[in-house]
Amino acid sequence: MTPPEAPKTGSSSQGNRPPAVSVCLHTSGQMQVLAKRADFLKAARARKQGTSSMLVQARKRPEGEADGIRIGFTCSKKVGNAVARNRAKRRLREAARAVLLAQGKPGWDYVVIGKKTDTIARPFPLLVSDLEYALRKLHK
RNA sequence: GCGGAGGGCCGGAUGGCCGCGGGUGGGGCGUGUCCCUCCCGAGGAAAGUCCGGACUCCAUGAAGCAACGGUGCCGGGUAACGCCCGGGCAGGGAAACCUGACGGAAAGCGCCACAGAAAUGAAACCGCCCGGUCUGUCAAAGGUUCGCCUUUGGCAAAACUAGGGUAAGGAUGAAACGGUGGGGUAAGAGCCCACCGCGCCCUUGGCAACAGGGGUGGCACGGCAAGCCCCACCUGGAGCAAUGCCAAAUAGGACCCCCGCGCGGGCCUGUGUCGGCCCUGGUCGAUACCGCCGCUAGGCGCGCUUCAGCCGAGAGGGGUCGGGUUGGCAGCUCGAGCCACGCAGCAAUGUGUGGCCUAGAUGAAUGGUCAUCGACGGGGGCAACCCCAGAACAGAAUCCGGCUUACAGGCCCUCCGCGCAU
Repeated sequence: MTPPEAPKTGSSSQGNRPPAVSVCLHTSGQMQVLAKRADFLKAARARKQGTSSMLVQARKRPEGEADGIRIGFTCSKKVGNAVARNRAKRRLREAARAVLLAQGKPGWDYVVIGKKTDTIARPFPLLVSDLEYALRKLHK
């Protein structure tokens, strides 16, 4: 199973870009996993909101495509080595678990993208408030 | 105590709350989901993917040959290795110890820059020595016009030399057809001698690499094989996205080319035709077709050949275009496994007994947060101590054995040298 490529950026000069590391939640029926590359690409073309510690993409799905909240995470090699990417995605997942179950809207796809240093270094309460802020802006 | 060498081990700790992946057992019902309980859940390198294997397919096995590639002192270990252990040799170090692409240069080809007289056929060149010519001088003899002249022999030095001897010396270089010393000679030279080096022979020790001793040769063998090469040994390719199964969808693929479609073989329950016999249909025979069996041509291996094996008159080989390539399960973690003790061995390792089960994910779990303790570090203070900060390299993806690379800090053992004390 090939993970998706990291987002193309202007500074991508290295030849073999490592795949991004992502994680999905398997919580109770309310939240589901984003597992298809196509779903990530659709979310990338929808609304987005950046904060100092993350970038959040959100998309309201058409009727009948799927039920409930769906979420996926992306941390490209730009975040760091494998240990740094794992740590970043885990912190993002914990923040999403705290926020999204209460404030996420059914019928929407969310993709949370980690950033280079702040996703790991930012204190956890601020990480949570960043996600809450992004969701408020996206739901308008 | 200080400095150094070798080896082994560890890789932040405890607890609360909230979570994640897998599994055992139990329960609820909507029968494939939910809930509860308990258990397990990253590394010494999980890394680089550089070697060696297991396993799977290509492709059914064996033998031989060839090609490509690899390895390279000797012995041992191992499933195997380019790994490990022990030994030898060479180099380095005061020592402990470290380092080593370490087979062959009298099979052949090639190369040896710069410098140098010359870079491997050994000779040319400079130089050295002898001889010759010429000059000077001394002695003897002869002649004399008493000034000298001639001849012979000796000595000396300069110049010239179309002759001979020589390889000791010649500023170089990584390397110069052995080194040092002595004898010898016209000058020299293994020409001769002693020691060292080298080759060969014998012998002692050792499984061997090799080492010791003796004799002998008279020096004949320059370096590079990490340039080609020779020799010995090993060696098929692709990889778990291998591979197998299930389900769904789509196609139920199309077209073309090559080779072949053979046997007066056999059987028959069939069908048709012909003929004989009994007579509205049976029976017997012949023949054609279908079917089955057999034989053969032929076909089936990454390069080739042979043998065996399999398929076989439709099986095989090849090409072009089109479609599809999603989900689940297996592979998937019990294995050259881990721990303890004993035995054999210098060791690598082997073996016996007992005990243990120790991740199995797949947009990919193994975490988040808080508290306490905390190595190294930074700041202050004479000091006790106080304050700040809070852990290196790094994340399993089929599994093992190695190698290599990265790494904060700490612990243990052995050894070498120096200093102090006894």
